[in-house]
Order: sequence, then C-alpha cells, then structure tokens
Amino acid sequence: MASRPAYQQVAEHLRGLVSSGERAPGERLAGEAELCERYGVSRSTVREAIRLLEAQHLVVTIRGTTGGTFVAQPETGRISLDLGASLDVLIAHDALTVDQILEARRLLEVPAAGLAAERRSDSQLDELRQCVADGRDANEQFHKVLLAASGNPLVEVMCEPLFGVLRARLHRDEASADFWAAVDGDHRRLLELVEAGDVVGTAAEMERHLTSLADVYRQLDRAPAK
Amino acid sequence: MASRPAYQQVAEHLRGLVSSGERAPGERLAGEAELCERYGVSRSTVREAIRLLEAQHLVVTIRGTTGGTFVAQPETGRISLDLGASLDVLIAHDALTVDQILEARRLLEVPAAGLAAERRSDSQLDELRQCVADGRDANEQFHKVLLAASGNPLVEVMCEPLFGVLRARLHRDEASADFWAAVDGDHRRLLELVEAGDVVGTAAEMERHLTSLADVYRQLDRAPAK
DNA sequence: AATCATTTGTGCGTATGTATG
DNA sequence: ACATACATACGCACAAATGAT
Repeated sequence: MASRPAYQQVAEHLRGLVSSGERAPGERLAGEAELCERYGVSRSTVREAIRLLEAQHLVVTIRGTTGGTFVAQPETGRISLDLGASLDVLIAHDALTVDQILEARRLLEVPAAGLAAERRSDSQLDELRQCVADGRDANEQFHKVLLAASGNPLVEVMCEPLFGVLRARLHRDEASADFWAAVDGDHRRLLELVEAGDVVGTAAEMERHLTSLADVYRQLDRAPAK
Repeated sequence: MASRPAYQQVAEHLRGLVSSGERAPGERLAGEAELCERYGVSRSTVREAIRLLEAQHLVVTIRGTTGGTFVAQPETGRISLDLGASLDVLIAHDALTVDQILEARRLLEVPAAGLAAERRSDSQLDELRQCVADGRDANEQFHKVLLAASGNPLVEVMCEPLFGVLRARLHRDEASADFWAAVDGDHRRLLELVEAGDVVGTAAEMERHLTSLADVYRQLDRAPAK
C-alpha cells in the first residue's frame, strides 16, 4: 500500500471545509493541539498540512494568544498573483512566448474594451481621464481601469498576470519618445470612444492599439526569438 | 520587530531558485539535512518551507534512499487545476456569477475559434471530426480540441477551468433532446467552417453557438440568480 | 535473500511572540 | 510596568520507507 503522507490527507480534509465555504472567511479553525487530537496525528503533521493550505491562500496563520489559523478572505488579486507566478515558470522554461502572451491579451482586452464602453460608470470615466492626464506612468493603470469597467472580474483576473509578465520581461524604458506619444494619442482616442459609449468603435480602436503595441514589444523583448 | 516566520523566508529563497529556472525541472534539491545547515534552521522549518512549494506544485518530494525534493515539471494542466480551484472559492462566496463565467468564455473562445480556423493541423481536424461523430459525450472535447488548435496554450489554460466550473455547477442532464440536437448541428457547422479555413465565419458561428448555450445554461444553473 | 545506509515522515518538547489582567 | 496564559514557531529524536550492497 502506497498511501499518501498523513499531512496531505489532513490538508485534503481541511481544504474541503474551507473551499466549500463550510468555514466562512475570517472564521478561526481549531488550534493545532485540537487538530492533533481530532486527526490522531502530531503537531508536525498538522502544521505541514496547514502550510499546504497557506501556500494556496486558503488560510492565514497568526501567532500569539489571540492567534490561530483563519480562513482567508477570497481576493481576486491573489489569484492573479498565483497565475502570474505560474506563467513565470512557463516563460522561464520557454513553454510560452511573448507573442503568445500578447495575443492572449488582445483576445481578452479587445472585447472587454467594447463591454467597458457600454458598462462604465461615471467614476470609472473620471479614473480614465485621470490616467490620460497622468501620462506615461499611468498607462498600465489606464488598461486596468478599462478592464474593471468591463464589469467582469474574471477578465481582470486573467489579464493582470499578463501585464505582470510583460512588465518583468520588457525593457519599456528603451522605448522611444515617439512610441509614448503614440500610446498617449491612442489612449485619448479610446477615452473619447468610451465616453461616447461606442462599443464597436472602442473594440476596434483597442485592436489597433494593441497591434501597434505588439510590434514595439517584440523589439523590446529581453530574449528575442531567433 | 515583526519579521515573517523563518519557514516563509526559506520558502521564498527556494522559490526563487525554482521559478527562475535556475534549478531545472527534475533536478534534485539539497536534502533536508543540508538545507538545515545552509539556512541555519531546524528540519521542521525546512520541511514547512518545502510544503509551501509543494502546494504550489513547484516541487515534489519522494521518500527513501534515492528520494528527496525535486523540481516539478511545469505542466499547463496543473495551472488550470489551480485556477479552477481558485474560481471555485470565488463561486462559493458569490463573488462570481455563472453569467460572468459564460461571458469570459465567450470573450476567449470566439476569437480563439477564428485563430483555430487558420492554424489547425490536419490531425486536429481529424480529432474534431471524431468528436462530432462521438456526439454528446464528446461535446466538451470538441471545444478543447478547437482551443488547442488555436495554437495559444494560454487560451487553453484559461478556458479549461471555466469548463470545469460550469461542469460542476450545471445540471447538463436536465437539458432537452432538442438542445443536444442543436449543439450537434452547431458543432457540424463549426467543423465545416474550420475545414474551409473561414476565420471570420468560424468566429461568428462560435459567437452564435455560445450565445445559445448561455441561454440554456442560465436555466440549468443550480443556484439561479434572483 | 538479507542487511544497511540514506532519505523523508512523524511525535513531542521547548522557545518565542502576543494580548490581557 | 509586569506577570501570565495561550497561541504558533522552532528544534531534536525516532520511525518508516526505499534502493543499494
């Protein structure tokens, strides 16, 4: 019999309690000592099981007299970070190219921009105007606000790691002043289209914008394809 | 002084070695004993650090004389499973709706179908024909093959968890025979368009297909919106 | 076939951090 | 300010598994 280690079995059981929602976010799990008795294992085993859940951001542990292990609040930002870390590994092993990342970004962001044109709130419109006013340093933020305005958190969760990977991989500082002027112009046009609620026009303009970005990004790639 | 626990610091350092590719997949890390000396901590600390990486599928540990901790092979399927688990948590806490999942699927799969029409290999075409011939049980497989034919692994990685969530959440058995006949017809039409290499037509047909699917899926939702 | 060396798995004791009286 | 209670963090010893000799 090749049964899995006890710490994995304990983790599996605890994972069920947390991910099913049976234990609400913020709720405290039993202390390590009590979990030892409940599962009939030592504290080492219980602790290693908790570490497995901690790595998946299902629980957080705090030490001290009011401490313990608590069910983590589900946050989309953490999911993006995890996904980004996974993509980093794929990139490091050349299982993923910059072109494929840029393409996936285009697939998601073009229709998302269209949705944003019809769903954006007034405050989101203000945020977009602020990003355009702030210029270069807020260009990524412009795209993030537009994604948020799409009203679909999944799109945000899936795009954010793509931004992260591109940010880490590209030498954006080496881009020319002309490039940044073009980006600024594109963003201003996008803003006007979103203000007008032009769904088709916004998507088309985003398509153009990302296509021209991709051309430059390919040249800024730290490890260009041969 | 509010420094993080030692096991997190050790894990952070080891994570850098693995996710940067400095340690190749399949390579063995130093044994627990050696890691203790290197970081000046006890085995408990080292082991808990390893558990953090194990939960993120960065390493696998094997016991015995030839055992040890090895850098895991990067696999896209694993990333999809992790992402799916994260989405399950969001769904369990009503931070995500079925409509939003269906929308995200449409955003990704419509343009991906267009790409597949121009990039599919002959063997992928055969797989699609086989799926259509197999009928109802292969309908999800049809979509997966089409995504693979898009040539972008990111699109596959991001769509697969959506399928998983929908599969778990919907009562597909309750769908009518008419529904399945319509799905079959849609797939046959998609196959013809892909065979013809009609990029725009394939995307448009996929748009129609997913839109009609969404209407039925909303009614099959286990927990309908109020 | 049996013994052994090496590795991870498990149990338990102690140290340290944290809030409270 | 200090003592104290209780939580997790850490360290060490032994058991079990696995492949080699």
